[in-house]
Amino acid sequence: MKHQESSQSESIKQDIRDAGLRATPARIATLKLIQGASSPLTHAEVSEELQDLGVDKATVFRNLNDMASAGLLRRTELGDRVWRFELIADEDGHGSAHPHFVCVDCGTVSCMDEIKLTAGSMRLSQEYGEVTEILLRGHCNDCG
Amino acid sequence: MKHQESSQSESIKQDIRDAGLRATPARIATLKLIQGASSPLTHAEVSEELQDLGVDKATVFRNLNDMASAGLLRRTELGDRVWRFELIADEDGHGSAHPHFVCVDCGTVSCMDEIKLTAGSMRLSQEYGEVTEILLRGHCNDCG
DNA sequence: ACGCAAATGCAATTCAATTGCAATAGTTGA
DNA sequence: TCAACTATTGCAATTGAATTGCATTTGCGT
Repeated sequence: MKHQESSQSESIKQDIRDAGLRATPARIATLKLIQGASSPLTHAEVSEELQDLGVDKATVFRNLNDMASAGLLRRTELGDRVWRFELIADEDGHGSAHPHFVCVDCGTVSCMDEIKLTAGSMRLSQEYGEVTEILLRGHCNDCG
Repeated sequence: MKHQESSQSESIKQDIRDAGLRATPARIATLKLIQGASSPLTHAEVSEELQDLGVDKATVFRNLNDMASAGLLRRTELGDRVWRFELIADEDGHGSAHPHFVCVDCGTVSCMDEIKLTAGSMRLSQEYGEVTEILLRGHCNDCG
């Protein structure tokens, strides 16, 4: 039988290649990490994790940005001057923009997949323009 | 008739004092500038204007931030890692609990008093924490 | 007018992000 | 499979906005 390594790795590799990029260890590790995260990760967070693999932070930056440009990741800025990256989900369109909750105290970011505007608000918001992101700010439960 | 200097300056001075800050030339000039702007100004923009008055950029930064904390200005970050400041129109004096729409292209910020979350979302959002601000980002109609 | 906390100027610093360049490693085509 | 071409990486230096330390100046209440 064949090599049959982590099928997850194989699929990730293919995703990267499909995006027109080379499937390097640093990129694979980055995608795995982000894939397993429940909220957007900052460059610093990704970088720290990949430190063990000997990946330089400049490389992490470049990969994050490249993969965002290539359509694999979404790059957002939540108001604290730090870029955050999250996976753009595949088929089912589940990757569409969802609201984020940012704690103004500790900076924690959560994805609020279920939060919605009222139908009337959705219509009214069109009068302002094309909404691409919804952000809620406040104090998270941990910060009281 | 009385001294009748720029009544605008007088009112601005009072606004600053009412916010608990001293009405210094740098702050008055800053507020006047922002008051006359049609969209949020960056620190760099304000700073360049006040250069003539011999105001240091660090002072501009501190004033901008202090006045934002004091509730005179709104400080926003549009996704390009640069803070922008605009006047908070406080006529109606109502709470700041209304959503804002910010155009990521031109930086214009609009108040969306009518926009609401669904009842279910309001309840769900409580699970994250106390929401103090709702921000919608996107491309305004002028920017297409 | 006086006095003190607030505000300022200036220089140094932080911190995320970006870039230049030589070395290295995916990929593709033979 | 293997050489060759080019994307990618590591490392160091750099940018640029924002922040801070500290001595000096100034607003403004008494």
